[in-house]
Amino acid sequence: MSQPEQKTLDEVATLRAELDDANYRYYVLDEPRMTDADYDRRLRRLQEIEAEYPDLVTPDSPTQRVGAPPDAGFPEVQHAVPMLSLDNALNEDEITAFVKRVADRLEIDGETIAFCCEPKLDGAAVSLVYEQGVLVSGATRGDGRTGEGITSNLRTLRSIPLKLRGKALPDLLEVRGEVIMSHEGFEALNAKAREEDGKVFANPRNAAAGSLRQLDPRITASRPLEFSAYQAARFEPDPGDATHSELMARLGDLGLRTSAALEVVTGSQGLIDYCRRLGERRDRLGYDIDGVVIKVDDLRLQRELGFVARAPRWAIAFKFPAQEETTTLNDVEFQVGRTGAITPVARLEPVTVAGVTVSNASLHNADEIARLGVMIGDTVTIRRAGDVIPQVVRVETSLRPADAREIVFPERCPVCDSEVERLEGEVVARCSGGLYCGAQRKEALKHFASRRALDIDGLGEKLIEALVERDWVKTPADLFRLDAERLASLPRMAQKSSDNLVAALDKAKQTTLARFVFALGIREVGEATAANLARHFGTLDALMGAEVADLEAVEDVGPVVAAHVHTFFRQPHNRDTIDELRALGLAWKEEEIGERPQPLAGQTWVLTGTLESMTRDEGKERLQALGAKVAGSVSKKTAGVVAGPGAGSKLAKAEQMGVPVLDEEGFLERLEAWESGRETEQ
DNA sequence: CCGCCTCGAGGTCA
DNA sequence: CTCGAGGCGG
Repeated sequence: MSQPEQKTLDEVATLRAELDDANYRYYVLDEPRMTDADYDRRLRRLQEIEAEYPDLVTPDSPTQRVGAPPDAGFPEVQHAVPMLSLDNALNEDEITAFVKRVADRLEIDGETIAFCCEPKLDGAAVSLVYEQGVLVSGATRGDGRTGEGITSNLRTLRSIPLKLRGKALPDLLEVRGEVIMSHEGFEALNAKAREEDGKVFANPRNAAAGSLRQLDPRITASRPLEFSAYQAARFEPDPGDATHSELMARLGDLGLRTSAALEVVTGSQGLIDYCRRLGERRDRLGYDIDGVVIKVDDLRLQRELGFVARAPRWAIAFKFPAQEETTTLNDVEFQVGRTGAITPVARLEPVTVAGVTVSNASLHNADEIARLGVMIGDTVTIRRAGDVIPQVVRVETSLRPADAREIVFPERCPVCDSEVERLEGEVVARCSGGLYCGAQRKEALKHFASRRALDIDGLGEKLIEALVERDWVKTPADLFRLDAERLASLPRMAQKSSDNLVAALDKAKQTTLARFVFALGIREVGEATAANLARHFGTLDALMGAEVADLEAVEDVGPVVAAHVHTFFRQPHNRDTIDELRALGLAWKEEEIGERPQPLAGQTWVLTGTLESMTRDEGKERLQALGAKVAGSVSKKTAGVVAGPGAGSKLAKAEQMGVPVLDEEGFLERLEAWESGRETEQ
């Protein structure tokens, strides 16, 4: 192969610069200079040259946005800095309350505080990592700590630069933002889909999120997705900006798009004004938003405010009032849950609320029905509470038809005809049938097989229904007596599926005590309580033999839970099922009884600044597991302070008071030593 | 609660 | 091609 001439090298450099610049102008500055045709022509020319001289191809070339198709699933990605959620403010009073909280904590006048505001885009949150200015990884939010690596899909977005612009590039930049689809893009995509196969997306948010989860990046590339940055999670070396808004401007300089509607305002009135103005413009923005993100602008103040459990104290999301629609209540169905709780569910004439079709809504209980005063046939107003769960807000009584029927709460279980009882002082009514009731049995089995319980692969809702309806399975123990041959006679269950299920059941037999206890479905015993019980008693026999007082000694177990557990294990049919399960081969390693050594018992520790290898919450948990208390402020009694980068006043105070300070490296070293029991005190 | 994607498997039809 | 299970995300 011939070597490229200097002329060719120059042309490649020029084309790349022009293409990058066109993207930047189009997506970041919103001032397109180049027509699409010109862009495509240059891109094709670059592709030709790169095809001729493959050595010239670099990963950040504009031709390299669409990478190799299908690889096996998306890898897990740990977020170095967790992606937190924000507290909500649902009205102007709650904005005022937020300002007051911030002001009180900082001991300054709230009306002087500067806040950075921007629209809260309704899309999918992602995190991008740039090393030496080059995009190296991109991931979804996931649960905030761990997301999915969707780098090859994110690379196809032209508003995501493959390399950052400018001379002074950070060594490391982790930027958070939202991937959205504009109304225009969404309409165009659906118009095309309608022509081709008739399958259309329900709303821009789902279209954006769905597009990101494609295994084939070529499909993602064909979707009109846009990225807009809202936060720098890591920026090294520290750019030295004083405010969040300056930092956002810097991201813009680096070639990242940020919100055009970003504004810095002062005090609660400034915030309320901004929210009102944006609310008025909402319909004309061209993309979906569900509110306003408000952040304390001064980064020093942000550090001082710090975090509570899952959210920063220095930010809040103002949510616009939920969209409401009216529809008719066609019927009410009473569903029976795992514990026998009877839930009235409104069957509604399907109606689109905020982009999704709603046809069911829980009415919760008899009190709620009475409160609403709702009848079958009524016109009702529906809203999606917290943007997710449909809710009947009120009845349009004036529209009530003459033939509206009263909703009669059943006195007998709609599934098994057992008596329905409602205990004194409780709002929920329950079917008294226990596992005699088919509905409860199905729910109990579903729970037993669920992922966090015994995790029986392939045993889903429909299959459980079929098994219960045929009376093949009455208790969890019956599951393990199923044989492949009989299963294969079920609809949609042939040889392969049956064998798989039998294998999955066999695999599920080896479990842990905590999972097993959780799987039993004892009232009020969730995953966490089950783990506590397992750890405390160590063996199932010890747990089964425990008296109420013994149970109450377990962490987070009070009289109510203790009574439920005690009663459960006193029931002969429960004991029989457990015996059968054990006879059928269910087994687990007996847990270590009691606590691990607690070398830090009685000590108080303080964490400040950011840690790289873990979140502050994780650090806290690990310290607590060692017996330490973790406090928010430094005092004379503080045994030690762990200071990550960005530590402020707490570090200064510790130094002043002569409290020992560990950096992250030192902290990790000690943690490992303590946890392994090599060291018993600090 | 709803929508979306992926996968494995079953059923249908040529 | 369709269905069910499983997972993700808001």
